[in-house]
Amino acid sequence: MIATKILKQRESLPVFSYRQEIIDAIKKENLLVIIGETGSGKTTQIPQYILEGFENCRLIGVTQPRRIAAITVATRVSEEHGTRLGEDVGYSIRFDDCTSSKTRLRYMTDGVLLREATLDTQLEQYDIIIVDEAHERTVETDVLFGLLKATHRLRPELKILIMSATLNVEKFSDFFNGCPIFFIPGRTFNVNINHHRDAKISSLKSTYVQRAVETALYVHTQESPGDVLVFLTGQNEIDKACRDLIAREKDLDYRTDVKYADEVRGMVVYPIYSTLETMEQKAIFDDPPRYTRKIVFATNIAQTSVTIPGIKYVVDSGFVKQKSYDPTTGMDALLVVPISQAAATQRAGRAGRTAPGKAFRLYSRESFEKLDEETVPEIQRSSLLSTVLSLKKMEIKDILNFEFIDPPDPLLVKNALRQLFLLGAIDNEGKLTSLGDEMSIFPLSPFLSRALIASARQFGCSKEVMTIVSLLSVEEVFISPRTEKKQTEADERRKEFYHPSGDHLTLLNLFEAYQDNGHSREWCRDRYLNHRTLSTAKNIRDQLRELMIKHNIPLISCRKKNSHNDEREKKKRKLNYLDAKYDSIKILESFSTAYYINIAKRHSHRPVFYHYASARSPGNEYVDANSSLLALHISPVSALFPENRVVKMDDLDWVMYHNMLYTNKALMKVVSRVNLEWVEEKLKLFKELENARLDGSSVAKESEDKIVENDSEKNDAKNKEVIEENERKNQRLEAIEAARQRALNRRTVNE
DNA sequence: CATACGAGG
Repeated sequence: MIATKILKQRESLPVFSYRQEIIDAIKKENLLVIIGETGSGKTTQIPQYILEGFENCRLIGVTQPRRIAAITVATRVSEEHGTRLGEDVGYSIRFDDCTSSKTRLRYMTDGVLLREATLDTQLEQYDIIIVDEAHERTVETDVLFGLLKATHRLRPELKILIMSATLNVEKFSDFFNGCPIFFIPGRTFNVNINHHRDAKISSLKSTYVQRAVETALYVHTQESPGDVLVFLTGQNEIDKACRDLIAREKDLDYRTDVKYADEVRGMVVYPIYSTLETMEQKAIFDDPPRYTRKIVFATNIAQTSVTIPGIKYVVDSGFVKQKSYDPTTGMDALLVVPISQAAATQRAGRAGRTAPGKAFRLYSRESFEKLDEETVPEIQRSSLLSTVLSLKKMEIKDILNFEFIDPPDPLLVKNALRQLFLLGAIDNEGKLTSLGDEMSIFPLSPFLSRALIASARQFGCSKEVMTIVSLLSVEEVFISPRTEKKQTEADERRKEFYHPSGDHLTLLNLFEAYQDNGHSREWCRDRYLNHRTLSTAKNIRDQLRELMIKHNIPLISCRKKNSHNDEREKKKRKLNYLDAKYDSIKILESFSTAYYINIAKRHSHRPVFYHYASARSPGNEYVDANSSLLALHISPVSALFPENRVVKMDDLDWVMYHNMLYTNKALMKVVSRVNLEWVEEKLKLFKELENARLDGSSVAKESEDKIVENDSEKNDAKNKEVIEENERKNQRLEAIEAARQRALNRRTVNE
């Protein structure tokens, strides 16, 4: 009975009528692009057709951009196939490998396949690779494209399928040697799109939240029953929009103001964004109470990752919060930017999943037509440090000429190469060193891999560094509450963990305490620590330990003997956890082997710091501490933040920082003290950069030198601009700060 | 004093 039902469901999918044609096409072609619109069933069905139609196929790999997709699709397909999950059909994601020797169809994240490719570039165990959701253009997908194209030359019998939902299909086919395209129509409903009459997107930036609320209210009062999804950009504005809309509803008289008052008599309003613990609160996914309209304010999470059922109306602000990496400064920026046409289309499509719908765009048709056609692929706005190390590990020598479907700015590649050289992962000819080979074992930022290996091979403290590295691989563990009172309390609780050397040891303290308290959720909540984040860090730590054991990298602790006898010492320092338990110098030295690239010296009489060198900006390396004008401040959550009074500022000279955030000033986020003697030898590498030929290409040297020259001239000019702008910014900030101080002093006198 | 859109190993 069940089997018949499943078969009926499978046969009702749009893709079913193309079953034989698809099988024939795959038999004939080793490179194939399949376009399947949302709801066509391509992800679950096509791999099964292969499973059923290709008897000699050993293993099929299907990549997904998201873990959750790999799990749910594999579960579904194993059900349809009539076997247990992990037998014929399984999935493989980080921390969770649900496959066996019997597995012939393996759903996996694109990241997992990429890591497999670093160990076996030919992907020998697979007969067919399917890259699904290719239109999402993750960094991993883009790298896989280049890799698979190269693999096709050496292993032409490997079948490569690219599956995508985009309409802009020729691009994939062009990239894969003009291979055939197979089109499967989808099953979605018509969405009527309404643009604002004249609003330009540039003028919306300061008003879109308010306009989105008004538009949601308009839909609520004027349109027939059906739920509403509103796209905004971030947590703050979503919370505000929810409050505003609820307030506006209070003024409604349903009898006179609401057109469909017979069926629409109330509303429920929900926010949704990734950090929301209430993601598990199912209400968002449930039907609203009868006669009630559900209105959801969402980030981009609702564009691809989360499907909310019952949506009939979409309100599109036209904006998204997007990370972009600036290769000239080496800093990430998180900015609100206009979306692309492709994204706008995808957002609108969310209104047509179960019935015909309507989309309301807060911007005009003219503005829509001026938007970029496609979103800039992630690979063109990310740091390529890890990617380039992986490619080096796969013995791709000339990375500047690696075949990317959309090549990143050469500056991004060059900067990654420079940093890998400074980390010792490649030599001055761009060749992977044995150190670099070892670094590529770990799924970590190469900076952290470097520190971890130093702690194991040189400093005998890899157990502790492994813990700290895990915590540095996850998002912020400290929660910042919204209310002032709770914020003060959170600040207080954090002090329990502060270590006088800075934040690296603070994180170690914190994790030890988390372990000692049985990973308790309650314990975390009381201390304003993010339990979910700490639990991820624990998983990463376990994985790192496994990898170290597997690759014979020593696991050594620098825990001191008799450390339990130092109660008096602890009291003296007013630190109630673990101080003096470890050889903290060794731990910091391990980190300094990588983070010498990020060291800064304190200003002679103010608590601000200046870069020693900026490896990230070509033409600007090896600058003297006093000649670089950008003032670096210590983050307020840091143990070393002056007002936390863990250390005397006069005792601080040099510090190293894990990362930097630029908002209205430059903030160093995870900071520890460092001795200049530890890193003096390393700093000489900056000089060596000048003569190194890292790009691995020796052809056309002369003309290339010219290009480099021009590049660096351009960069010099740009850097000068940046520095001057920063200087002006700092002067303004200093003036404001002085005024604030004067005002404070006056108030104190008055009181 | 004030990051935090989403995803991944």
